[in-house]
Amino acid sequence: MTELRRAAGAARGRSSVPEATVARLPLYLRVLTSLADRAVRTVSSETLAKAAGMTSAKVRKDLSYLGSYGTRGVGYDVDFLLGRIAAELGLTEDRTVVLVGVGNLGHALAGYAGFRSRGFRVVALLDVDPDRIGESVGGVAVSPLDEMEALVERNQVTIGVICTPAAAAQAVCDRLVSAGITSILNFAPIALSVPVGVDVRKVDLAVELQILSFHEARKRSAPATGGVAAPTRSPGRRAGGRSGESDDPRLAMVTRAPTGPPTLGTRGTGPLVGTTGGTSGAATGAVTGAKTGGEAS
Amino acid sequence: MTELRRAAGAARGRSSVPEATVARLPLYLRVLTSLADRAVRTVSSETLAKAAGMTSAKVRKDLSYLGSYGTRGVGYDVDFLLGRIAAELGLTEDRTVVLVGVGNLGHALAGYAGFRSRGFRVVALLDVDPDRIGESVGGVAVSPLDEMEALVERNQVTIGVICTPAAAAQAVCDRLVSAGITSILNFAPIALSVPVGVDVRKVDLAVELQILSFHEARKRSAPATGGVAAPTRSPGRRAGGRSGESDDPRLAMVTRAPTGPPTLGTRGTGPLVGTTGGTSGAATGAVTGAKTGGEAS
DNA sequence: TCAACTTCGTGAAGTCCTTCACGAAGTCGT
DNA sequence: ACGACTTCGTGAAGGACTTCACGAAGTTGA
Repeated sequence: MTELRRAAGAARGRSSVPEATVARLPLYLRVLTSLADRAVRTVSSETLAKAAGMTSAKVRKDLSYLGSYGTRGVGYDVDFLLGRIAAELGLTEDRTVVLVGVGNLGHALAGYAGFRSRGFRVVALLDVDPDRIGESVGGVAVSPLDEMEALVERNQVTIGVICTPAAAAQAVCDRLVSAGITSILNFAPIALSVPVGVDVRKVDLAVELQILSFHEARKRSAPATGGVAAPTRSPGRRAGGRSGESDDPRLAMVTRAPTGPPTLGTRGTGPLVGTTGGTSGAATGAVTGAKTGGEAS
Repeated sequence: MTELRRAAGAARGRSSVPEATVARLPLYLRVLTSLADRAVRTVSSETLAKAAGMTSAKVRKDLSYLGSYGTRGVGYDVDFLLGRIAAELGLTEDRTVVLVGVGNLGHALAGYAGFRSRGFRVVALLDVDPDRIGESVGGVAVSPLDEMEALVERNQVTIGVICTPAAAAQAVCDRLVSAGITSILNFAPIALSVPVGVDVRKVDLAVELQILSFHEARKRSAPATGGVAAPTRSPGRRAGGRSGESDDPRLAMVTRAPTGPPTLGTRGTGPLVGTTGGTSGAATGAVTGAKTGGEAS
């Protein structure tokens, strides 16, 4: 299969760089930048690995996808590698970003220095709240959503960041795509559906905590999950009242879960339920590994 | 191998749930919560998959790791599954969190409703800046860093969120670990090194954009990377100046060894100019897939 | 009770990624 | 020059997920 793999890779023209590697390039870039700032000239895969918190073999493998730069017995030329990775990530031309939803999180992101320092320029902030229009964050004024199309075109923006509540996310997403955006970073807790050709990456802060919680759960309280409680297997009477209920530990974490008065904020209808929903997922491009770190302020 | 796989899994005692699956459980949880709110009683893997933006096969596989709940011909009981996943994620007991670094991003996170609504309670905000002490964010007052130990113990906190600048991150991390924290969510752009037993998850907003940039680069400007520019291959005269300096970069990165006043900035191949440097990681637990969404506000 | 359906559960095959291991290519000291 | 070292590059083996595919179990309607 190796034969096939390589063939496929080569056939894809340039870039046969695996996703996992792409997700790590920014990491190397950061370390290399730091080294360059200290006037360090060369770096070995071993050193680079330690600084990035990984293994040297992985570093070499990753870098090998970019070509065989690097000198045996010495290591890699910091400056050269830096430029090579930046080029690979398409950071040689400065990229513009439009951010929608200047609420709590959006506000913080708009002022986040890490974007600017790494080549991303937020050229527009959009929001529907009249009270926020005009407000300036990080030197950029908040504009009404209606100006999206004009701003995107005028600034040749290709990346959009969504920080709106979940209910508005899909609509905003659709509009961004129509306006010409082809890459989206989504902070809203909902799965966006987009046409092929558009990439979406999701970031959910609460999920990160939940994952930590999972591991936390099996550290402490070793036993814990003794017998999983009644699996409610066979039980036929499902129709009756809510079956599980009894062992319902999902508790508060969700806040209200009033099964009673249905209607509830019927609003969204969201994606679920009406199966037909819409463009199934799939199109969501790669998006797998996720890493990196913020840069408080 | 299958035999071995299973054996290994079983041997690990409870929980042989693969990391990739763990990373998706929060996603299912969110969808299920939404369904429960609408009084939906059962859901099929197909419907769940569409709502989560994935395939039904994956959903079934994932859920099968939790046990064989689910009724053929019908689907899964929403309430039961909800409780089962919450339990698996250890969300049955409410988890407390301490956040360090109430700057731009930290401030936003402290007020982030998504944490509260999903079972995480921020019980303490810490910062070194005297001006921020006392300020209240999301109902919690900012305390001086020195109170960390006391607050962590008093509230039985096990999860820490680091939103400090990269330079302070490792020190804060060490202190959190000493105080008893065993899970850390790191937003600082640096690889933290922690003792085994402590989990660290990293979130770097800029990296997400860089990954998008990578894909963006091969969409548009098809050709682009014409000839990669001089690989600097063969060039013998690398020695240039002090060779010694060049082949001992490893310490440099940790301690910094600003040997000459050289050109700095020259590297500029791109608009980047990052920051950071760091210590090894290794213990960083799994951490791979990343999903979910935020919840503006 | 039975036939027609739906939907789960899961071995097996297929992919992608990581780790191993070692030859090749350079550097360094004498 | 030459031997002793370093450190890269990479095939190959090993793992971890994902996707496929289909039998089993359960539901519904006549």
